[in-house]
Amino acid sequence: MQNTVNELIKIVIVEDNRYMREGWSTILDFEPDFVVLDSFESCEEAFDSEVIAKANIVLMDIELPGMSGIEGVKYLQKEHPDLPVIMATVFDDDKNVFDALCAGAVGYLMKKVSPEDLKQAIRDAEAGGSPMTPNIARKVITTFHQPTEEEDVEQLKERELEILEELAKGKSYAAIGEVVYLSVDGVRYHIRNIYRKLQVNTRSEAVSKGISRRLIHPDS
Amino acid sequence: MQNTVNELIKIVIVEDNRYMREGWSTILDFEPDFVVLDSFESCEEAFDSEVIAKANIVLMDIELPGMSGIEGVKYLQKEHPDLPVIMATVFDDDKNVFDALCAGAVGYLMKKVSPEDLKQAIRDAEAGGSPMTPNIARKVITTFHQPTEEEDVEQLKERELEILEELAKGKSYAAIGEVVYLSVDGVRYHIRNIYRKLQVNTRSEAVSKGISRRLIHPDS
DNA sequence: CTTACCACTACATGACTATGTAGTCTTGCT
DNA sequence: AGCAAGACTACATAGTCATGTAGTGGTAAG
Repeated sequence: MQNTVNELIKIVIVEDNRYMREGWSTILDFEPDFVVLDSFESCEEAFDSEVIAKANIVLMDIELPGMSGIEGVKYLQKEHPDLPVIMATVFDDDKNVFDALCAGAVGYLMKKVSPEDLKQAIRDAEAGGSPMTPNIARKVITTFHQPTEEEDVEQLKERELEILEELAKGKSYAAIGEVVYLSVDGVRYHIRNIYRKLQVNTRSEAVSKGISRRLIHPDS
Repeated sequence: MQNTVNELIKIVIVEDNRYMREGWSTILDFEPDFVVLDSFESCEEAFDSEVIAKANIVLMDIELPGMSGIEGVKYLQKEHPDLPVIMATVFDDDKNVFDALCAGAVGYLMKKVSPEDLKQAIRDAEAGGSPMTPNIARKVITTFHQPTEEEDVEQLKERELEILEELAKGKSYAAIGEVVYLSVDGVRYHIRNIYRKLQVNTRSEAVSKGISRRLIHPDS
C-alpha cells in the first residue's frame, strides 16, 4: 500500500487504441508523482511482460483484441490480488459495469473523463478508494435499494434470523435444533413463522428471499 | 430531474448538531445555484413540515434523536421515492453504510468532507449520480468482488442455471419440468449435476451459493 | 466400428419437509 | 385471578427430495 521507491505511483496501461493509449500515457507520465511503466495494446502482451509485477495501478480498457478487459481483470485478480485495476471504457451498460466489478476491478471510469478526474481517480484507487463516474456509482448503489417494502412485511426476529441462516446452509431440522438448542418441533415452530412472514412455503424460497432482502448474508 | 424554478437546487438539511447544521446551511445557501429551504434537528420535524415536498435534495445525518437517519431514509423513500437523500455522518462502519444504502440513500459522505466536495456531491446527486467518499465506494465495490474462484469450480451450463432459477422459486421438480420441458427425472438429472458442481447436497444450499456467487439473480 | 460421453428417462427407497392440530409453560395485561 | 399471546413440545401424514442404479439415443473421437 506504500510507494516504496520515490513515492511514485507506477502505472500500467492496457488499451488497444493507439491515440488513447499515448494520450493517457503522456498526460499521466507528466505528473511528477506518477510514472507510466509501460503501455500495451492487449492483455496478453501486458501479462507476458515483467512490469506488471511492479505496478501500483493498472488502467484497463474493456474492449480489447484477444483477451477482454473483464478476463484480464479476472486474471490479475488471481495472480496479483492486491493490484488495483481501474476499468476505463466508452460503455456504461449494466452488464459491463457489473461484470467488471464482479471480476475484481476497483473502479470504473468512462473514457470521456477529464485528465484531472483521471489523475484524481488514480490517486483515489492507489489510496484504497474506488473511483467511479457518478452515474456508474448510481447504478451500483441502486442494486442495494430494496423494492419499497409493502406495509405488511413483518420483521423477522433474532431467533428466526438465526434459524434462517442455518436453513441457508442446508441443515436438517434436527441439525439446526442442535445448533440453537431446540427440539425438532421447536425449529419447526419458528420455520412456520418465518414462512408466514416471508410469505413462502419452501426452504429454498425462504433462503432466496432472506438473501435478496439482505436479511441474512451467505458465507460461501 | 429538472430545476423548474430559477434552476435552483432546493436543499433540506436534517442534522441535530446545531453548529454543523448552521455551518452547512450557510455554506450551501451562499452558492448562487443552491437554496437551503430549511434545516431541522430531527426527522419528525422535517417530515411534519411542508418544505420537504419541495426539496430536490435532502442532506441527512445518520444519528438523530428520535427517528434515526436510516428510518428517515426509509420513510422518504416511501413517501417521496424520487427525492435523493445523501447521508452524511461521522461513522463509516459497514453496517451503517449498507443499512443506509439499502434503505434508499443515493449517496454517503463522511462529515469531514470539504465544502467543495460537499457542493460537488450535491450537484452529482441532483444530476442522478451517487456521491460517495472514496473509501465508502471501495466498501461498496468490494461486495461485488467474487471470492477468488478455486480452480476446480466447474461452470454451470445454461440449462442448469435455468433450473437453478426455478429451484430458487421453490418449485417442485414436477413444476420445474413443465417450465423447462423435461420429465421429472430429467430435472433430477440436471439437479444432480448442479449439486456436484456447487458441492452441495440440498436445494437451499444450491440456492444460497447460486445467489451469493451471483450465478442467478433473485426477483423477490 | 467401437468407445466414450452427454442429455435424458425410468424406478426404487429412505430421509426430510410442510402443515395441521393440540397441549404445556411463561409472561404481561386488565 | 383470569385471559391472551408467545415460545416451545409433541405427533401424524402426505408430499417432496436426495441418491443409487440402470437403460436409451445421439454425437464426437479414435
